[in-house]
Amino acid sequence: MVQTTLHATAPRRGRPRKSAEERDESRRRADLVRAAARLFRKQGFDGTSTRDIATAADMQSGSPFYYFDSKSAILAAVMQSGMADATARQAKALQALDDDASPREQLRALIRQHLQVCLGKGSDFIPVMLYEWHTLSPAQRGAIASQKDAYEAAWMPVLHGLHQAGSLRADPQVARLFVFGALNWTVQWFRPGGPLTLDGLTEQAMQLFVGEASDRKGPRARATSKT
Amino acid sequence: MVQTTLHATAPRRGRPRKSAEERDESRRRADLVRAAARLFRKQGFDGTSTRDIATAADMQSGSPFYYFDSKSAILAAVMQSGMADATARQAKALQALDDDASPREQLRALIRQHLQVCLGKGSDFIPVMLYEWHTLSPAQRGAIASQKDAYEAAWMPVLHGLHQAGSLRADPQVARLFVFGALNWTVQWFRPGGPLTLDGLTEQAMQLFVGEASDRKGPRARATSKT
DNA sequence: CCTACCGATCGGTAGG
DNA sequence: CCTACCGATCGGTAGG
Repeated sequence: MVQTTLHATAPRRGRPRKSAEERDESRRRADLVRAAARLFRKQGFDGTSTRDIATAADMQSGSPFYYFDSKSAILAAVMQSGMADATARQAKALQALDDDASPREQLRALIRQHLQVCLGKGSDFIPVMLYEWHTLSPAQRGAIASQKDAYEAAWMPVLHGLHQAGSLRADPQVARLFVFGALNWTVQWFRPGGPLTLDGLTEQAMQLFVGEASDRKGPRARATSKT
Repeated sequence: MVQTTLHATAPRRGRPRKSAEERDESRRRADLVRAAARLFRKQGFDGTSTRDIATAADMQSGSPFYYFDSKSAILAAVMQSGMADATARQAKALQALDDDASPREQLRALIRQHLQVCLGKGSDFIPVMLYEWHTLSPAQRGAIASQKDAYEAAWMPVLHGLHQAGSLRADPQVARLFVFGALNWTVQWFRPGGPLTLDGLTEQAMQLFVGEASDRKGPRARATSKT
């Protein structure tokens, strides 16, 4: 409104310039999502009131509804942000590998990255998604499903490669579901600071799922490095 | 009341005979627990009101509190019943094996039994436990922990055996946590009636965790039999 | 964004 | 076990 005074009121069609107000609004929105994620993770969705969220974001009780239509829309936003972040990290983790990286090395990278995101170092988004997926309505789940599908699809070429090489006996599709379960479940029991590091955990998962089959040079020693 | 008329009303000290009233009470209690489990599984703990539970058990709104101190005490009862049942089934599954059953066969029996319980055919108790474990207070969790520990401990000799035989590369303790995660997570995605049966699922899990290492005679074909 | 508020629901209890 | 009820909380909204 303040911005458009110069050009009369003709609403410029097309992508509107990002005004300072708009930047502020999306920043406040992100604040809400981040605050909600932290509370949802700690207390659960039902254990967190919209008033809790408002307080954590320095707002009054009714204000979250200026940014979101409903409490569950906030939850959906948490999960969408989480998936966007996880997908970006996944792509980065794969790109960081050598071009001739073996399926085994690719799997290790995927597992390590996935564990990192599940354990929620730095972001509560994915832990919330793992705990509260069933809380969303089917329609809301559908909206996130495409992100989820893309994330999961990235594992399939790697698992197929390992299957053909004989390192993975189970059907790759079913294997993916079991592997995700094993990794996602760490949220329930893994506590950082214990004897097991992220790299140690990754190495254990590798041994469980694809044994130590062929290459015996080195990788075992790498178990506790790097974190 | 009807029963005791013959012997006047002198209340026999010591272990009271299990009167019809008492039997009735514990039956109604069990009804409540069963009804609550079904609702908790379908709608979640927070999504279920004590009024819902009362109605499902053919009672009025306040009556569940005659049997339980609080709503969460009902949840704890659900989990205790679930663990008692699961432990009994586990013992039976192991006893049904030949005395000279290999660790691999024992693992198969444990996995199959665990999947059966997780998928909640006939009882909603364990699915509720998997979903709502975090809902209990630490004190309530502690009360169930010993049952849980015993159930989990039964896997360790088997996993150690496989580790020593070289079929399981990962550390048995960590392997157990990963395996439980993979199996427990099936609650999130497995729907009976699909292409995968309980036995098929069990076989896939076996292949993923302990490969097909030594014995190559038969077991693969067994994948879809029996259910 | 805040203020003030509504309607509904909920866990739990007293008293029989 | 039922009846009747309380106090608290909660998601959401109107109106600015």
